[in-house]
Amino acid sequence: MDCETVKEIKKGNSKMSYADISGLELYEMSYEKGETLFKQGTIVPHIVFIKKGMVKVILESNQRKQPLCIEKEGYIGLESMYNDKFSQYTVTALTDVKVDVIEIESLKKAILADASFAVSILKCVNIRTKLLYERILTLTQKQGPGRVADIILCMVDRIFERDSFCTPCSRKEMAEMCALSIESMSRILKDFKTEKIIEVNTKTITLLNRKELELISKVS
Amino acid sequence: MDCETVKEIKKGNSKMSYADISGLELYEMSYEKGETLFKQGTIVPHIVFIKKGMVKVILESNQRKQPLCIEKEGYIGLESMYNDKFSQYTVTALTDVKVDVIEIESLKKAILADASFAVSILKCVNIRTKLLYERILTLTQKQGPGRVADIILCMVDRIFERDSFCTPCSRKEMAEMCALSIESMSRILKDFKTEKIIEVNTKTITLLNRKELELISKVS
DNA sequence: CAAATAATTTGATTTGAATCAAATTAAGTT
DNA sequence: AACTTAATTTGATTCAAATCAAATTATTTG
Repeated sequence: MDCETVKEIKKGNSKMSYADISGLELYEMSYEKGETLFKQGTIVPHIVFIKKGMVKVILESNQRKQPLCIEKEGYIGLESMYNDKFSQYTVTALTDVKVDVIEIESLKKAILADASFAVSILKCVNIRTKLLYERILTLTQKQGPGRVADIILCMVDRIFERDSFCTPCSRKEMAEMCALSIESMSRILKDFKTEKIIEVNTKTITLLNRKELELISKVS
Repeated sequence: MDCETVKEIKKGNSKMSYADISGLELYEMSYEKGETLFKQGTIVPHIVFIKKGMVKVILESNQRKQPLCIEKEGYIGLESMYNDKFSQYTVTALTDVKVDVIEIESLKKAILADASFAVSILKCVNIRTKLLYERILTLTQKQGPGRVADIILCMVDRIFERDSFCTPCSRKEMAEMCALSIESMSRILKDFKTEKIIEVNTKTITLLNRKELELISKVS
């Protein structure tokens, strides 16, 4: 999972960047859990910067959904900026979120006016792509247990930064993230529980045996 | 498959861009079919611009390989530029290729010195990401036949731009591209042949029934 | 709080694709 | 061209995960 984003973006100082840029047309917005920020295929004339909360980025195809990542803080929408007006993915709020909405046209102007700002954007996009590569490997090369292990490790290490957490995702959403059926997700979680690798209580998941989970992630 | 790259890059005028930039340290190199341009995990202080020939971009994980795309013309390596020195993927020559090797440090300087050049790079990266999304959907949401259909359509539409072509890939490579076993790839091609959707003679593949292949791609 | 509805779990079965094994075909090599 | 080696195909079997079906547990709602 590309949950590394937060740290990496901070490292790249990208968070600071846009606040210092003059001429950016931006305004604050709030969304409630479950709301859609971007809908794939619709014209979205802005990008957003998540300031608070968590969103889920999803690729959609006939009937099915492939969530790409959970984002805690950072830009959403940079990928579509120079392609076409239509959003390449759907973004929904996993929790209540607060964002800055930034008009793409003004952002483009700012990028053209300041190469170092352009570089910070490039860095963000680079990081996102790298995480996407990891995701591709997880989804194409690992089996169910490995994929589920990866998403639990992501939650623990990147999203919540603690061994016990309350997942903002339903089983269905977690299944989609791993490109598995709901039933398979349920069974794999049960297996992990039986093997005392994790504790599961409805939405609360606690990591008990990290070594073992990392092994499963590796061996697939 | 992200074989759209060529056209798109031309559209973005990115091909022209770097030739006009002064201060870029670059030199020409040739590789023979099968040679490795980048090896994932190694330090690569340059990016390349493919001028002639075809390369394959591959993600590697324990034992396995996940080819991402075939590139005909364009930049390779932009994704790692601002991450770390280590290449995120392996790139091998599918045919003899001729490239310009561009030192990353000089490229970074050029980007910082010229925001419009930065934008052209951003465009390239954006296009690549979009194609990556398509690829993720193919690999995670489609079954074998759909994945094979997609790679044939890619070859026909983007790589060779004709209904009949001689694939530069072995069956093994084609299987890897579709995240399938060699045997499954062989069987699916045979099925397509039986259904008169394609003609297959060793490395020569001819599309006979595009409608049907597109349907298979859609329905998976 | 109880009823209704939705979500999740569990079990049985089917299915798509991997693996194993062998045969066939293609490609190099002398 | 004959021989060797590698690649591909074909068949049989196994396996992981999807689907179908039902039961159980959560969550809403009146």
